[in-house]
Amino acid sequence: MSSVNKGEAEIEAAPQRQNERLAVVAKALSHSARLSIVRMLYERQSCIGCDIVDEIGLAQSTTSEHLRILKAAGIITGEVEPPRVCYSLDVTALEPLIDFLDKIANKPTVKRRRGLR
Amino acid sequence: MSSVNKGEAEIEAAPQRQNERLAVVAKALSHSARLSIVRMLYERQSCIGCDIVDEIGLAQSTTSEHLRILKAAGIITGEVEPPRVCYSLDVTALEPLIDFLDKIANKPTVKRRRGLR
DNA sequence: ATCGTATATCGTCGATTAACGATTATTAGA
DNA sequence: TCTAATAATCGTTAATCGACGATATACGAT
Repeated sequence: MSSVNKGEAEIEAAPQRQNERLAVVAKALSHSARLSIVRMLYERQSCIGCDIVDEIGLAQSTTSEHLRILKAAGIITGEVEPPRVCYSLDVTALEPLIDFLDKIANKPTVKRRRGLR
Repeated sequence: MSSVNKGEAEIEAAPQRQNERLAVVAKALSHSARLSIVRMLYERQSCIGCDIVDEIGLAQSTTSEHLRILKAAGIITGEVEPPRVCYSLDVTALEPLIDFLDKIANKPTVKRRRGLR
């Protein structure tokens, strides 16, 4: 198993693992309450949990669960300022998904191809 | 209720409806088998259903269900060529999500801001 | 030391999802 | 007309999700 010549299985598995990572991020974004949270954190640049609870309009425990899912996907971070937690976006977690979608939609992010269309 | 002056509730509801539409697309992309299908359709530009079944490695009925979900989200279209169906990507369905993510990640698609970083 | 605030966690419930095999169209070709 | 190929649908099962209230935790302030 040299590092130069990867086995076929390994080559096949690579996009699969990538798909799984992308799926985690997409799943975190697949609920409107979580999208509301992301929007909120985008508009104000950071936000205290209880404000999110108020704005989302779900129970505190439910909102906390949504925050947990977003945190698990790396999309937000929470800095504890007892007894509060100050949440903010970490957009680096979105980049693999953005790159994937840009590629699929034929819109390279970095260099736009000339002569397209 | 003039059309000039929207009620507050209506203004509030607009992003909510938008969130729900984005959530549908994100949910369709939140499973690695469905991402595999999207990747496949990106690499070859279109594809017959049974080829997808072979490559995905799930049961025909399961794969069919994943295709249905992608179709429901508008991400793929299926042209029937009995007894086959030829699937292809429709990237326009991805654009609202791409625009949203670009905005969130502070990377405007059209004009890149200068002096960033 | 107690109280109040903000969060996280637990347990529970119903709804939804993912997977499968079996069955049912649908149509081209023998 | 019969058969083979392909896809969709149905019924079932196990797992996961989303929501809630109740409870636990952590800490500042009184």
